[in-house]
Amino acid sequence: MKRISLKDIAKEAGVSVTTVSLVINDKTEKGRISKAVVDRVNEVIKLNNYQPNTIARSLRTGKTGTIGLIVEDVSNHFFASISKTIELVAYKNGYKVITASTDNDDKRSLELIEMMKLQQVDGLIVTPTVGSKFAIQDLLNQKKPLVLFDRFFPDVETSYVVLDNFKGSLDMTNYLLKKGYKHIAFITIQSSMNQMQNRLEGYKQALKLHTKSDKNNYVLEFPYESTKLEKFKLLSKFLKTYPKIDALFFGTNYLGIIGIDYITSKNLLVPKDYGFVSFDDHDLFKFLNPSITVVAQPIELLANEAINTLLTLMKSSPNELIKKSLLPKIIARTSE
Amino acid sequence: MKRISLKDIAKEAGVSVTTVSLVINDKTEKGRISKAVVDRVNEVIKLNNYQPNTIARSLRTGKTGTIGLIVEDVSNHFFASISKTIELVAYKNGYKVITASTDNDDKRSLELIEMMKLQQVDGLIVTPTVGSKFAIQDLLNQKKPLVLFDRFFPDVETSYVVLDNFKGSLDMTNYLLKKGYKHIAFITIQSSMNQMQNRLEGYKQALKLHTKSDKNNYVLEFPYESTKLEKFKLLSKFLKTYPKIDALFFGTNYLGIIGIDYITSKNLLVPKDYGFVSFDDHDLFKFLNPSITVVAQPIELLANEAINTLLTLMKSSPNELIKKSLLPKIIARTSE
DNA sequence: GTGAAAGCGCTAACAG
DNA sequence: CTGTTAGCGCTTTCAC
Repeated sequence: MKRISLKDIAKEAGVSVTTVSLVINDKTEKGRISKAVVDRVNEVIKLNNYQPNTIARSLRTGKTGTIGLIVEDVSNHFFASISKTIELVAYKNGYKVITASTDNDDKRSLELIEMMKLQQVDGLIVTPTVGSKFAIQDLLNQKKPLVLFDRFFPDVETSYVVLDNFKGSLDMTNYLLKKGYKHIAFITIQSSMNQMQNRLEGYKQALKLHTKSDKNNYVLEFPYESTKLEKFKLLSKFLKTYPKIDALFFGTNYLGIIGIDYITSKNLLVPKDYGFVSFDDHDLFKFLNPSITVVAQPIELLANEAINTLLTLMKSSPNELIKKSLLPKIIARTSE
Repeated sequence: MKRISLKDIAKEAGVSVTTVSLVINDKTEKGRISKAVVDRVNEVIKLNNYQPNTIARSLRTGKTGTIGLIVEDVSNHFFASISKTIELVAYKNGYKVITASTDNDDKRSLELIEMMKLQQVDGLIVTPTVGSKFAIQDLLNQKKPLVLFDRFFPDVETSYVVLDNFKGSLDMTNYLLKKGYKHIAFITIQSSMNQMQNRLEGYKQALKLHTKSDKNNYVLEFPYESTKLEKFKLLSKFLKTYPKIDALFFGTNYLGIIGIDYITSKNLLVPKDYGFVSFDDHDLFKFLNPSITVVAQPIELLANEAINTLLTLMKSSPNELIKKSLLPKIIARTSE
């Protein structure tokens, strides 16, 4: 039994395919199809439970009704929540979502962008990697609706939705300073992407303003590819080298988790030995003992802004540039 | 500037579209195209950076190269990890993945299955909800390659990949019994889906074998739609009603998290006041104090089995039924 | 008000 | 060994 097509409906309703097409696309005003015919056609459609073939339609219109979502890692809670909201809003607007993770790997990132282009997605939301700048530029040249998420390239003119990372770590560092910590370390991952850079800068800036000096900061940058063990060793060495350090500020929640692991394994006490805070919340941070103070991202809001920005771009203003930087929030708990 | 097509390549290479089509589909053996022509065509293709139009191809072949993944909730760590692995393996095999969450809502589940059908996915991996049985049956009748995941309908003949939930809670209950707990409570969510049923049954079975009676069990079932506050109240009342209870076994990790919240808020001590264990691991469970003992699912393995089963079904044996039940593992920590 | 027909880009049966 | 041609199912221009 073959699937039913436009032609079948037309035949059964005794009209042409054009008429049926106009009816299913609600263009009966323009073509001025008579109400009687519209009703008859609709009846036949319902009777046969007819559903237009999306693919044929896409071939003809050049629109696929799908959007591509490229994130760093869907299994990470932050991106998982983001992608859930984006999918939901997209579906409500008649779009399907194809999701993929780069794991911050440039090669994979380029492959995925290529794949999305091949798939002819109508628009893209991407969390770029450092090496994908050229591909992003390329997408722009091709007039593909695009919004960068979580980070962007300051020297490439794109729409984006990001967190104000600078303010996030500036605020958190000031918060620690106010709490009386004197020697705050910032523990981060090596990355030239601007979201991590901005977190680092916010930290430095707060210290600079507070101590009137550029030198009173303690920064540990893990190589991106380092294992947990290597990170432990680097952290150990770092803390031995700077025994004055009294607070640890982790640049992301997964670094925070590694930090907790380290603290636990060394039988250190928080906040007695070290004040302990992290960028990004995590659903169990509040249940730890002590619970972890964090600078949290407004996840739901970020996702909504991202998808709505893309929808706007796709619907009406493909050449417009929409740039949004949302405010983070410090959630004070008991780890400092 | 229009996108380049098969026809353009054919013209430029001075051959017919057939020849080009055969070349790009690597069917030059069968058609016995001369090596010279193959090389020339390939050169023109490379020169023009030509990429076949996926949509036209899909329209012609009836294959879209996409698979649908319907889970309960992608923002949940378990499903997020599953979906990441599935996407990765799918991409390696030339398939794109469209993901969606049902939130265990029947209506949404049906809509999503419908959407996937409309999108003409080549195959589906779905975590079904109770009310989607008929739609699943329907998919089967239409010969859509399908594998159910996490749970299945005992009375519908489908391929599936699930955890041996019965054994998981049987083992965990026995483990607690061996530890000396006498009155173990099982705290779960109301659900007629077989994965939750089996967890409950495993618990009951262990107690039955141990106490030679059907009656020594303490089961608390939260209504599916209940809020955290309502769950707190039910739990309070439950523990007051059965003061003998000395161990709490939570049926899923999100219930476990609520349990931790409850314990913390009531200033109760684990394992002094209650032994505390949960089904499903969570990445911070091991850092809590005490760390939580769990029965863990082999996430990576489950995902691999699911996608590979689907790939098998799609490639060669659409009518075969492949049923897999994987073994859980108890991870003993310090909460009991 | 409605219909005929072209064509989106590709594959595959058939012809030579 | 290679080319011609008929669609896949739909939208849209143009004609009546």
